[in-house]
Amino acid sequence: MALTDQSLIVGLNAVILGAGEDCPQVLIIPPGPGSAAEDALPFGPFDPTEHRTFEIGLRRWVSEQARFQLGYVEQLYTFGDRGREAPVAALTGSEDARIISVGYLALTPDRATPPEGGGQWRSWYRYFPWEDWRDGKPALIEGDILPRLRAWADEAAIPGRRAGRHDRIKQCFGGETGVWNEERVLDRFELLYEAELVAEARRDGQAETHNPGEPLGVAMASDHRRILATALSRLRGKIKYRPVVFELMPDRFTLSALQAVVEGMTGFKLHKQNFRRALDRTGFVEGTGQMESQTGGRPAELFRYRREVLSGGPALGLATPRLRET
Amino acid sequence: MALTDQSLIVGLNAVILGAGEDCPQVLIIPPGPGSAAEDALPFGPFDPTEHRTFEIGLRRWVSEQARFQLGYVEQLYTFGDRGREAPVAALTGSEDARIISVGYLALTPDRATPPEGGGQWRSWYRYFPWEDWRDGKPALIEGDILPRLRAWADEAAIPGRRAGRHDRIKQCFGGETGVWNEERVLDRFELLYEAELVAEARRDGQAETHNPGEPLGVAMASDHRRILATALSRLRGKIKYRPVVFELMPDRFTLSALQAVVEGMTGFKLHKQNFRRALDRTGFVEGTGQMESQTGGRPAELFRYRREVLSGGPALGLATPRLRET
DNA sequence: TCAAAAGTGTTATCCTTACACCCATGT
DNA sequence: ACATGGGTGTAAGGATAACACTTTTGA
Repeated sequence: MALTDQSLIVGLNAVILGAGEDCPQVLIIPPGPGSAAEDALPFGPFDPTEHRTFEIGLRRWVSEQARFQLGYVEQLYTFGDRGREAPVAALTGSEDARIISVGYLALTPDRATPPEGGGQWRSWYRYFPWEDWRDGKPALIEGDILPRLRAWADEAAIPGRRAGRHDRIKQCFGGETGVWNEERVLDRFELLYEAELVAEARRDGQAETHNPGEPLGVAMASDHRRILATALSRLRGKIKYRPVVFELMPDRFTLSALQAVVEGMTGFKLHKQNFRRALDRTGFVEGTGQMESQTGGRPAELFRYRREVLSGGPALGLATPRLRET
Repeated sequence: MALTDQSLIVGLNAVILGAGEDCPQVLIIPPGPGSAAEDALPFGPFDPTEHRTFEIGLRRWVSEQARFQLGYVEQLYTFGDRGREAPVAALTGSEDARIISVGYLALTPDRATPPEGGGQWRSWYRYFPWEDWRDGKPALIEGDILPRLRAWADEAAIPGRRAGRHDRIKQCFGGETGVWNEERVLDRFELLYEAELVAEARRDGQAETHNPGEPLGVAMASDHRRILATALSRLRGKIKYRPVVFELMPDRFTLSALQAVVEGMTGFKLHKQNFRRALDRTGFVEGTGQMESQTGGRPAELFRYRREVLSGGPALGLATPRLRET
């Protein structure tokens, strides 16, 4: 079994996230001159002669391009489907090679830094408006998404397939009775893609143009929105069993600010007191005597993350006590 | 920014797991003629011209080589560190290219199938004997691993580095007082690798030969043991929030058999009744009237997995109520 | 009749959820 | 004084952990 060179190119994609004032933010690079003006994730080639590991390569070009230091970094997923070439070719200038990209998730507390090199922070709900339930269930789910998805499901010729589609819709978006699982960001995006409710599907697709109407959310270049969806799914899951939020927080922060960031990530409001009780059972956080007075009300104590307590036991991560929908 | 071809080769590694009688089993391929007689994971090239996705490619060559159908499959991690070439070259015949491998985890209920093509089932604790706490804490942890790790930690020149190493040891193996987190399989393996307590470290290393004494566990080819450790970590975590165990079970099974498989995976004994109570709260499982009488004692009812109940809500996965160490 | 494994009842304790209320500051 | 957000007490209900005990088979 000889391995022959298949003209494979490996690229690295970075989903760089920061905590914005109100919404979590993702770093977007400026649209290139030749490509369509779609938002794109930072993307760089992996140069195997120069870099010993993916992560080293990633840190290098991110710091060069965006003049930006990454903190926490983890590998997300490796995307290798055919069908990526055309859109990626537009970004890179290559035409004929198969491109594989290794997606990375990076978290940074640098919310203020105006990223140099032309990058921009954008709310992640710009791309996934249906994921933000902080003010209750978004109206577009019942008003727009579900009707269109159901119509798509009914289109299926075989009854079994039809039922299967309806099932998936319920699993992803939870019918009237169903529950919402905030971690299924990727499943939902892929369902919307299949049903051609997002612009990327029409762009990539065989121009069958089912399902007319406004495409949902803002599209991204290539399959970047899928990569972003993978990142959100991962992060929403991980927050519950690893203390990752703190990678997004500045040195000192108020508990309300922390809660707001967690709410931004999970997409729903939390119960204040239960969140705090659970938080201090973990021992992750410690009050400094200092106060923050720019709160608009009573000054809040500033807390800091006790990095040293990664005591390896179980029950790491934060509770996310959901606040009942009113 | 032109992407040039860097002579990259992408391979696929499969960690194929089944539930053995007593221990979880991993599928190992027979040592090739030219290579050292080390255990190796199934490995195949990814042919981009032929296969549209990694997963399709993987299923294809696994079914060809091992005459074996995969069921559940998920991507694990992509390994691209330099230093992989030499050992992998021995497996493949290539000498000079940088090899990247995408690891996949696959689960199968086919415990009986004697894999054709020469593959063999091996207990995973063969490679990680310190991970099996089902009969209490393995003696080799206190007797062998910890003393040697501590000696390694004390070797460090800088005091800060020394303290750091001791911290990591505690995090991974939990000192006298510490707790054991069964999910940290990979962290523990990497620590042992750094301390040169596993054979791979000496094989790959710059021959500085610290830390004499028996290497721990059975070594594998290339970095396959690291890939396997990644798989165990993932699986031990995932079982708690997704119903993955059932992918390892036959159609009908007794609750004790199910419990035994979960115990094999997590590496510790469970509390019988609490396990069952939690299990039937989930509704994953349903009694068929049938009885299994080859139990050695009172016959047990056979249950089946209700695949249909993937209701998408939270609280999927199984509770793993630890049985107190006696 | 006894060993071995299946299967059940019950309790104390802890965590989760949900309620409502008080405190300190700026305007 | 009052709006705004910070910060707390407490009680009901459910999940967990730990007891020990009964039942049904094969040898």
